[in-house]
Amino acid sequence: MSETHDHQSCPMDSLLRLLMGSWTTYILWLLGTEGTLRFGQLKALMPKISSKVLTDRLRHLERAGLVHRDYRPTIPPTVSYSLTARALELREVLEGLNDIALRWREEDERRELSA
Amino acid sequence: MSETHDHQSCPMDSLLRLLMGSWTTYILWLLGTEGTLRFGQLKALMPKISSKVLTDRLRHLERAGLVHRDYRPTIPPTVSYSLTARALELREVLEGLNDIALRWREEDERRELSA
DNA sequence: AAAAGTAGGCACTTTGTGGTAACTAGATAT
DNA sequence: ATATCTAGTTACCACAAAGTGCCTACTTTT
Repeated sequence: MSETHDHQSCPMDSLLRLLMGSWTTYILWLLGTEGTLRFGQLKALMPKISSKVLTDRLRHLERAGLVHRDYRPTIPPTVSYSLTARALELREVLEGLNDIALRWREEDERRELSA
Repeated sequence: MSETHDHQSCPMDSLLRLLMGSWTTYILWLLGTEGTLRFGQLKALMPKISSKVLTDRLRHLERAGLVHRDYRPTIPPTVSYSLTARALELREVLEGLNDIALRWREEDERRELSA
């Protein structure tokens, strides 16, 4: 699945590591379906997340180039987040992964019923 | 990317969570390229992994239906592992992810050089 | 004069995860 | 008698990630 077997420097591995942070795929999914969202809106959509973790996730996603941060120094400040082109590329792959996961779950459930 | 927004029960989330365990994708890649491998062979190919973690990863992969465990109660025991059909399905998606990761890294490097 | 509202920062605690080392079974080889 | 082999298990420690609570800036509203 890669030519680099060193699990430190495998680019897919670091991408997976990013996606795996809890909440991460959920954030991407929200920004994907709702469009641009402000920090507070995002937080309101995830009642159980803490500000700290949300900021952290957004910073990581920003550094990875998946999320764009728009900061306006109004008072109080206005910061909004949106997906980048890269995130849309990822989306296709993640949808593939999601399809597989859903199909497997279905298969498992059907197998359990017939048992 | 999913209809279930509850990050506890999202099947893609748990799949990602599984793949993220360190060594996991490497194990899948090894079994994919080398074919069936015994526990000791697998461990020899990953000099720095501990038995504990390797066993743990294999158990999780087995429960997720990605790896088949063949146990022969000889003395000493003979246990070998191989990929299941599901793992092969995953492979395509992961290759897509890997392609993206590699392309992005390339783009980034080129951009850094021209800067 | 005080409270509310935005987008966090900072310090602290808890939980999870990975890693280390020692130990097991039972037959075989020395 | 003892060391060796395989495929683990168990107890334990350390570090990183996640969660909690409190604090800030500046203006507008009450």
